[in-house]
Amino acid sequence: MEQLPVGNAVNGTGWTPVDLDFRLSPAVLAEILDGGQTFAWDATGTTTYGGAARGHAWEIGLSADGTVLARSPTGGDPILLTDYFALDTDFAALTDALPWRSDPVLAKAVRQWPGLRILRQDPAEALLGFLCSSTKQIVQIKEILRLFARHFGKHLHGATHALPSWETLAAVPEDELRRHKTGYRARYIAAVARRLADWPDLPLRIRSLPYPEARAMLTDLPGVGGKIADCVLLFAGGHLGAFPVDTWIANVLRTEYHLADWPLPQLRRFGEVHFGPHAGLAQQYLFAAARRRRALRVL
DNA sequence: ATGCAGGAGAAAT
DNA sequence: ATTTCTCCTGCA
Repeated sequence: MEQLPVGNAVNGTGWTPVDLDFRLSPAVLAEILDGGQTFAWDATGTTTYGGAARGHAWEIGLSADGTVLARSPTGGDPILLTDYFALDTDFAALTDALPWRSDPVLAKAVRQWPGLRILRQDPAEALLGFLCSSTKQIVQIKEILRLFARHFGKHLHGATHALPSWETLAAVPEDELRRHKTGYRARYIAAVARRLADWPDLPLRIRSLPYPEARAMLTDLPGVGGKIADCVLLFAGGHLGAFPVDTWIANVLRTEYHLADWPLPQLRRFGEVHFGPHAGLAQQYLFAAARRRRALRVL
């Protein structure tokens, strides 16, 4: 269990609770903001984070009793973060509806990560982030996005910039995108930017379409396969049934669930069927638990 | 050092 | 309908 630092920045002025009933441990807040569903936040202390969301720069922190606090140097109203944190969604109830009673692996993960939730990110930003994510580690993805924001995005405050819009990216030559540590992903980014120039509302539309149609629309984009589509659908599209199968989840299913020689598409199908309509939330618990096991191994 | 890290797409079985 | 290869790059 982490110790709260005495006299940390969270005791300063200007902090507003994001929601009075919204309490988290430092570890769970870290998993939510810096565990791989978003790449927008950097730790600025043991319980404080800085970054951009919803067009504003923010500091997010945790009070001693676990209340999530926020303040914005650009004047953003913390009410904007109630939507970002999806506080209208009762994740405790959704978690209770998961099959943890008959699934000891899931039960243990749920026990270890109380309060874990799925953010409601901007679909256009999530698409860019996960398009950059293939065979990259979180720190590397964040570096690419930081370079994009710094060079092509709107300045918000200090060193914080917003991510560039797809319209802005469409005007950037591919070889210039490639100079920002994107590698072969530059071709996909340029192609998606060109495609979205004709369908600028595509990212937002995934929220109003049923899951299969929204997924088909995303996977039709160059460089977007099922895994990236499911990440965008889950973390920004409001489709909590989406079950992204990355190498972590594949390993969990193959070892803990004894599905050793199951191919990827079948693993995804298993996840959807076994975990049900909010399979994506189960995926997040299992992912956090797997990451924690690795972190403990490394120590 | 060589593999590999939260993949996708096309080619080759 | 699967499996293999290529695509960039930095970190272990």
